[in-house]
Amino acid sequence: MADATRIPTTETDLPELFRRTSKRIHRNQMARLAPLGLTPAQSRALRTIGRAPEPLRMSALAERLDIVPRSATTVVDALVDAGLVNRAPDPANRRSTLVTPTEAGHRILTRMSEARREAAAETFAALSETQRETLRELLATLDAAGPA
Amino acid sequence: MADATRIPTTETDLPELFRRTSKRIHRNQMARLAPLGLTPAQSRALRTIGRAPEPLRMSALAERLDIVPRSATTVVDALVDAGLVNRAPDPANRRSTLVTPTEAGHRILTRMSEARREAAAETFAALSETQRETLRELLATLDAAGPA
DNA sequence: TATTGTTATACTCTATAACTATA
DNA sequence: TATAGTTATAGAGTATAACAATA
Repeated sequence: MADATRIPTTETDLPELFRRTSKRIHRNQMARLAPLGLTPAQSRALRTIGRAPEPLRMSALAERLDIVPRSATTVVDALVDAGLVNRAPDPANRRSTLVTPTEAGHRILTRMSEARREAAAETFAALSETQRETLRELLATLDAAGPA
Repeated sequence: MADATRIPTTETDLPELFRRTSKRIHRNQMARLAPLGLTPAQSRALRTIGRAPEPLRMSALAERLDIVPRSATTVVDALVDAGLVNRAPDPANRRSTLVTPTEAGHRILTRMSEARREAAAETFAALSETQRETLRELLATLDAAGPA
């Protein structure tokens, strides 16, 4: 370890590499979703809501997005204001709120997937399909391992 | 730091997997750096400043952190307020500002590396060293490919 | 006139805490 | 009393635009 003054040209720090890639993903999604009037977080929420087989409770949405319930309120507020989802009290338990996509919400979901797919293709263009698959597996392993 | 009772995913969407991991990294760093009075962004900036062989100009710092100069000002403000770095006009070009770690800054850098290392070990514990190396290579490839 | 960094401002995203309304 | 969601608030992180000082 003699060469203490050497500055690595390339970053090898895993957390730092993650941060850089995440930032690029975020910027790319931001740019591609802006024409739809959506932010990445709103797009994620709408996607989660649209993908659920049944109306989602706010708490269930928060869980799936890995955010606290209060944060889900902010995101859903924006989607409601944009006319993309509806909020309705759960008839079975009036404390709960059920969220469902509106007609406009369903329509935008298609264009959204398009935008997300394009953004991803662009961001990961430097990797082959095999490499992307390896990456997916590694990240899925991490994700499955839970917090920490 | 909220553990919103994370739900593991069968998510195969690369951007989404990235977001989840990044979030975990961020939360872990947040928790481990808080005792030092640092946020992750401040820690990164201090690390970059401390690692440079010569005093960094603000613009150079911003470039390496991949943020705009205005954002570098905010981060450095915090580090100056904490007494960890000094700002001084570049004698060779008085428009430029040079940033260097203080004595306290140097001292905290050691503890910081420790905290960062622990956080990373914890976050990536689910992967073998071989897998981590593969991950590093894939991310480095993406990073080298530049924006987009 | 071009550059370097700053002041001023705003927005995304997420958090904690206290309150409201149900149950 | 416990639960679900909200109002109120805060703070990290980053951005654009206008401006001052220096070159």
